[in-house]
Amino acid sequence: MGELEQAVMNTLWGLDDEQWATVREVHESLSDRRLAYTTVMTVMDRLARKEYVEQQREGRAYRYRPRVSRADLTAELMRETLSDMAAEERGSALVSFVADADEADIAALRRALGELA
Amino acid sequence: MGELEQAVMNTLWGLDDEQWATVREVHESLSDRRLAYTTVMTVMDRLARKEYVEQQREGRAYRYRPRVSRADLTAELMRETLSDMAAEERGSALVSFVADADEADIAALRRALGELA
DNA sequence: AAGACCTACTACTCATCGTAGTAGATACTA
DNA sequence: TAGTATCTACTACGATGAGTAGTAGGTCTT
Repeated sequence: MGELEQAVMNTLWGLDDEQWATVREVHESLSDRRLAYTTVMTVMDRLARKEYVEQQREGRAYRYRPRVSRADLTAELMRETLSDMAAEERGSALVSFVADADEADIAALRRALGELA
Repeated sequence: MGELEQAVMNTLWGLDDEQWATVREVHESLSDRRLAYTTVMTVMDRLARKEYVEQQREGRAYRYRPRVSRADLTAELMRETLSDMAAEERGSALVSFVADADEADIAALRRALGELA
């Protein structure tokens, strides 16, 4: 995922649940970048093709909303990375992951594992 | 990391510790792909530039070896993915990660966390 | 010296991504 | 109703990364 694509996703993830944003709204939220309106549109269109966002027609315009939460996407990307490895080595990768994770992440992991059992 | 790059890394990761491979050896190990010798050389050179592998001159030739273990690289990529998120949200990403991880990975995680404490 | 082997350099192609213009449809407005 | 604003659709261009590989020129072995 490119830089701008990421920025657009961040904007969309910033919406309240059930909110859909227009291109114009996202464009405005990125106004510090001085992008052309069509640039943002193109990016959002590509995100829709990749199914990272969902678009819904509203009159002449579209409204957009993320299809997956940031947390879920992150988790999915992490799992994807992990699954590129041979099964026998995944354990060591996780050990290495944990070994260098920071305190807060460790705590979060423990909590997450706790919730499972 | 591209597909071929990954394949080359896999070959290098398959070496015994302290072993260094030549381009020729890697080329042969990928012989089912029918690649030109120079193709493999180019890829390995790029991997060296990216510092995924280390090269050592041996006479006219180079010998290559991975700079990081597959497990460490995987862990690093996972942490990188995670670190694109704001700290407050990383917890949810980890919850989501754990929620969809398979049994073996969960067990490995518990073990890794256990080793810490 | 001839042939094998190896690197260095160069190059072509394709996909992705940042970036944006133009055209054409629709809607609002004076 | 004619003009203006607003949107999407389509197209495009440059940069970068990656797959692929050819050529040139050095070195080593017969």
